[in-house]
Amino acid sequence: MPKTDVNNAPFSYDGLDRVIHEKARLGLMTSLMAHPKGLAFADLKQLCGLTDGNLSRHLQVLQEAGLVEVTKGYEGNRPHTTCRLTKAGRRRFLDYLAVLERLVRDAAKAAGKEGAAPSRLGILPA
Amino acid sequence: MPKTDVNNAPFSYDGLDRVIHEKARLGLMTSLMAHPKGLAFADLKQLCGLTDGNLSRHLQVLQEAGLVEVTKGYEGNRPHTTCRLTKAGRRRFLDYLAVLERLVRDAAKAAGKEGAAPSRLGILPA
DNA sequence: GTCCGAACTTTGCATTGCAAAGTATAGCGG
DNA sequence: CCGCTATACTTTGCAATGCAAAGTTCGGAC
Repeated sequence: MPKTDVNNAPFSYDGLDRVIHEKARLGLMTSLMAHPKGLAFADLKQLCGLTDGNLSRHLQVLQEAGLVEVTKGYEGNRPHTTCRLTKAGRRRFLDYLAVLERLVRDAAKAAGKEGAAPSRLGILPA
Repeated sequence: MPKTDVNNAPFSYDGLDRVIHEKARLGLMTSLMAHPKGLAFADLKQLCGLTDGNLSRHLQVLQEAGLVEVTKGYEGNRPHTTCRLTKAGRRRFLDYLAVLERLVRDAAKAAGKEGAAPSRLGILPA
């Protein structure tokens, strides 16, 4: 059990996995979620607007955490790296998203509470 | 303009403000959003499940970024620190949330795309 | 007057994100 | 054949930062 009881700390959001909760990695996970067949290094770089170095590093982190599977092979004769979400990666990302969604909902509710701009956020529409 | 054109990098999410995008600080911002009248140091500590040291540090960061207003005073004769969101803080948090919401929506859509668990996430219900 | 606890702040360390430089190979111009 | 640029990554170095442990200050309780 977490050191700080969740009942007493409703805003601790300790389900926010450190490995996933990172700007760049969030983009990567989302990209990979949208492309379950896998994506090439260059594609990810483009999609997430990352430099080669950063992408390499973040992929390494995700791989070591077992969230993505990185396959280094050759396309013709040039190196070609492909990445896919692992089963665990997908599951953990969904867990993460559930927490994130709760956060957005909490904040949106709080934002709505006090007059002013009632629905700056499109969430919770219906 | 950002170095990487957003058109070419749909998953860069570069609207995710570094100062806000941090587990602990996210909790703080959400707490403060829910309590526009302000919260005491001890309250925040409890709500977010933070240690004294971490709370102090994060509040300092948020204050220096102009997102929260920290008022150090005395309640009776003991020190008493109160925190409120600034106008800019509220605005920037809402901006942040909008991006976050887009991310959750992107990911949820991607998750739904390929059979399996169709609505693990409660978002996009209707 | 000393012990304890509340309410913070400061310090130190170990992690980590990021960018610049490095490696390797393919393809092309001359 | 010999550079030269481009592609496809990896490695390195540094500066920032989150976190916990220790420090500080002050107010009662005893």
